[in-house]
Amino acid sequence: MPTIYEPQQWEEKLYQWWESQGFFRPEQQIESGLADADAPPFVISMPPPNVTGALHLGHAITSAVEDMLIRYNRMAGRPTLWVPGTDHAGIATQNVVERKLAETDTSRHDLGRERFLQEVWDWKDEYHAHISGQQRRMGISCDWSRERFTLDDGLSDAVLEAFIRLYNDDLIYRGNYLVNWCPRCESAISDLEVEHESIDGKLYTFRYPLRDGDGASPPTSHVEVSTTRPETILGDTAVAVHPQDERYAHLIGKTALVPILEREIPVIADEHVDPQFGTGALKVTPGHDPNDHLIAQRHNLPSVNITNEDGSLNAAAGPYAGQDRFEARQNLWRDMDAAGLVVREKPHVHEVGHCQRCHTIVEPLLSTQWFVKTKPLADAAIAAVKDGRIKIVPDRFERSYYHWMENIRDWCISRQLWWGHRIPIWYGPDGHQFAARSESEALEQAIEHYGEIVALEQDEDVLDTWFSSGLWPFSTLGWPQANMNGQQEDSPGAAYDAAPHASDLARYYPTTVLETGYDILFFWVARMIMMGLYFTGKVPFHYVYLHGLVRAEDGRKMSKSLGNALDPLDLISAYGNDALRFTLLTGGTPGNDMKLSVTRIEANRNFANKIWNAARFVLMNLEESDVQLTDTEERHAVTYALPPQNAQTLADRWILSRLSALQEHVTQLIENWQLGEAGRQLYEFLWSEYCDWYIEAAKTRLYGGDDSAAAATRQVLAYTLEQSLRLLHPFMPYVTEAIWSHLPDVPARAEALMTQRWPRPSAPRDLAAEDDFARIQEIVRAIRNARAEYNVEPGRRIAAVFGSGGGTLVQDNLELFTVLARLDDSQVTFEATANGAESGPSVQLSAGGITTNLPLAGMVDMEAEEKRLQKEIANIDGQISRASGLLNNENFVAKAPEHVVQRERDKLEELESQREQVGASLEQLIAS
RNA sequence: GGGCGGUUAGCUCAGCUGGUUAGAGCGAUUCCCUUACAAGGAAUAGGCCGGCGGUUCGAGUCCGUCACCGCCCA
Repeated sequence: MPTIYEPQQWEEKLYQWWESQGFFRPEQQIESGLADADAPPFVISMPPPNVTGALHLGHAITSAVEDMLIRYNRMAGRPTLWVPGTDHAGIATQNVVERKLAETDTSRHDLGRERFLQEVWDWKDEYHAHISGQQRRMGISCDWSRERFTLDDGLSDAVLEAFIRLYNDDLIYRGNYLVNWCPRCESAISDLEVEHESIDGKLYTFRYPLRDGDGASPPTSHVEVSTTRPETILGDTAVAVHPQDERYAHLIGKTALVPILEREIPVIADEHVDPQFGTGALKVTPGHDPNDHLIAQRHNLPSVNITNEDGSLNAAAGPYAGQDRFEARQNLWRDMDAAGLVVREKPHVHEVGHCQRCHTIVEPLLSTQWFVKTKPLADAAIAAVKDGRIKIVPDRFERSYYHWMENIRDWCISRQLWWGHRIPIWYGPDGHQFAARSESEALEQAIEHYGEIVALEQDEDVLDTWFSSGLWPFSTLGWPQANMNGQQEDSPGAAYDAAPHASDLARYYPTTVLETGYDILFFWVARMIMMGLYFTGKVPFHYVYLHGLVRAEDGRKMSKSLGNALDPLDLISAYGNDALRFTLLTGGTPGNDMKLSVTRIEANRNFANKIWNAARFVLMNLEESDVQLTDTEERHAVTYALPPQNAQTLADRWILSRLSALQEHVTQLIENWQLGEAGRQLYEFLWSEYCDWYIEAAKTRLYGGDDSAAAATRQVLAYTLEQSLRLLHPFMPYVTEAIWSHLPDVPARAEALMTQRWPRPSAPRDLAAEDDFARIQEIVRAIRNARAEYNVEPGRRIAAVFGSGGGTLVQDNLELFTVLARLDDSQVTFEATANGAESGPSVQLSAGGITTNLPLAGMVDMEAEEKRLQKEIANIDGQISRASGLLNNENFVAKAPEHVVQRERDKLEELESQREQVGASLEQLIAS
């Protein structure tokens, strides 16, 4: 084994091997005996990345968390299925292909629908290979044989089924409503796809001319109105004032004239008007403002649409027809100024909606679109979380989930795109709608309806991408072809062959956990819950685990345009997959954003290397010796046998007890979704306990000349390493698998680390051993500290005199002290009294309940030593007064739990004895 | 306007249902290439846990309030 772990040497090779062995498939897990076929399966539907996108760190954290959960559950013996796939990402993908076409001055309209779609499919095929390659480099152990794509035949069939059922159940309708329109995408988008941003705009105030004056004396000929979007004046159909606003009471019922166009509109009274805002009089543009639209409904006002689909103005805008909306804004305002209608313009910050995809300012536009009636779906979705059938982690997100669901608005699902699932509606000559799975089916319906053959036209539009993603957890498992009982249903018009995994829906649905970023809680998670409940009658998953967003080191969002985006694949190349994923897993807490720090990735790369080297040490020592295996029948649980209790040293008992604690804690933490803390504990155990202490301690026995002691130590070393590799594997799959493959004998008896059984505690905690070893650590640290203070050469072995007080702890473990604290064992003595009375100046340490005397002849600075001891006494006294203060407090003794009180008593006792020891040392120092 | 999160060492962050002297990584300082590892080892320094008030025997942790930063919704 090389001295440095090189991830590049291993990752691709291991992944190919894992995949080729079928380890990612639940069938293999059951066949091999790792999983119990009757155990409840553990299932994750992977959030499908955009098929033409590149993977970013959001995907990396998703992969890290999900793969960790999958690997853990697989090892725990549950049939484990992770369904991968990609999303066709309607707008995003169409945009990309259109941009490419634009390079050759071609538009999709030049090509026509069919040829354009062929272009996109080609593009998709090319990128799909790319993205699934990237996913493999992320090391995800998903079942590729079940990979799906939102536009493949089966999933398209699911979309048809879902649409038609909702349509027949009156939960989908078509109508002319004010929608969010993106003039660049030339499509409607849903409310969620609009991002509101503060804009430094202007508030324009102008005079709205009145046809007959205002009738007051002296008469005025206008009313002042403010707006942030002057061009919408051209679509005004009223001026509104508050009914109680005395300033304007006399105007109600009068007629105003739209500037430039001179169109007559009424002045109306409406409660909605805020008298405090602007001038208190409001222009009403029902065709281009949602609030105005509501006012118009109340007053039966007409709506005027002044814009085209590309954002330019139409004929209704009179002289401004053909101009872009922002150009028209300037021109109209200039013309109004010339006409003497302008009062003022001043800076004004306001919220403006932008298209999530292309960041164009969204235009509210009256348009005929398809909608899902969401209220009934939302009610069921709320109930599922309220009654605990679905748990959201962290649970604070349940609040915003409820808030959103309770205020949900109908969902605009039609998009004026070509790339996507075409709406399965055909129109008859009179516009009658036929919802059907195919044109022939629509025709049958039409014949029945009209009594004759008629020409049908299919709706031009496609569905919102999230409509198909909303079906993902069950459509990927075979719905609707496979019903819940695992039987094939006749599905007319479906050529798709669901047979390979026909029973998946019955076996693996509902899925276990849906893991994703909190930013798509509403977009995706909420919709899957609504759709899942509606179509399957079951929750789509039992848990929702939401991770935070990965941000750049400066806390800003990573984005291509800011140039601060780190490519996860670059990071993997530079530091290794394990380092990146361990950083993502341990770098934060669920639901909270994480600033990704490269130094942390480096540190975790070092961690991988540390384990690698610890393993090298162990293997080097195992090489020429036979190691004993456990004689278990269970091939997934074969490991190294432990020496009998009476052959175990204190260090052995200590590390084994710590391993039991680790196993217990890590399991508990994972089950409680505290993945980060679990990872940190593994890090701490392996580095600080196993490497820093146990391996160092083991050296004394390995090289001590006692063969049976060395053999026993080798068993413990190997056992602890092997078991902790299992525990670490879900967090760092590659380095653990690489090391494991080098272990003697065990790999030959099993398949791979990734299919080994998750460890169970081998022995109960040995608290006495933990306590004793902790005292040894304390003493060793105290000696090392003194050595450093007094600049003792690192290699020099020194004398020590140990006092009594610790029983035979030091005598029994003398070899540990000589190695760990670099003592000269020929110069170690034990004194019967608490204080070793060594002649000459010496350093007196009080640690671990024992006085240790270091006769550092010629090196001790008496004055400094006195100061040090006094400082230590002050420290101990502080602690004594704190503890005795507590114990003297009746309330504390009466109300605190017994074990807490007892702990304080023990502590006080120990402190007092330590105080005595240090005090004696000080006296002795002064006396000498 | 409503809701949520954050504020802990110089920097980046842990700290689970309240209970040892608040931890880690990086950085800093001193020393060490000691045959697992210099991507390493040993040691040290560094924190009135954002402010104020409260509950409690006991608060980084619970409650209230304020400040600043960020996000979501309207």
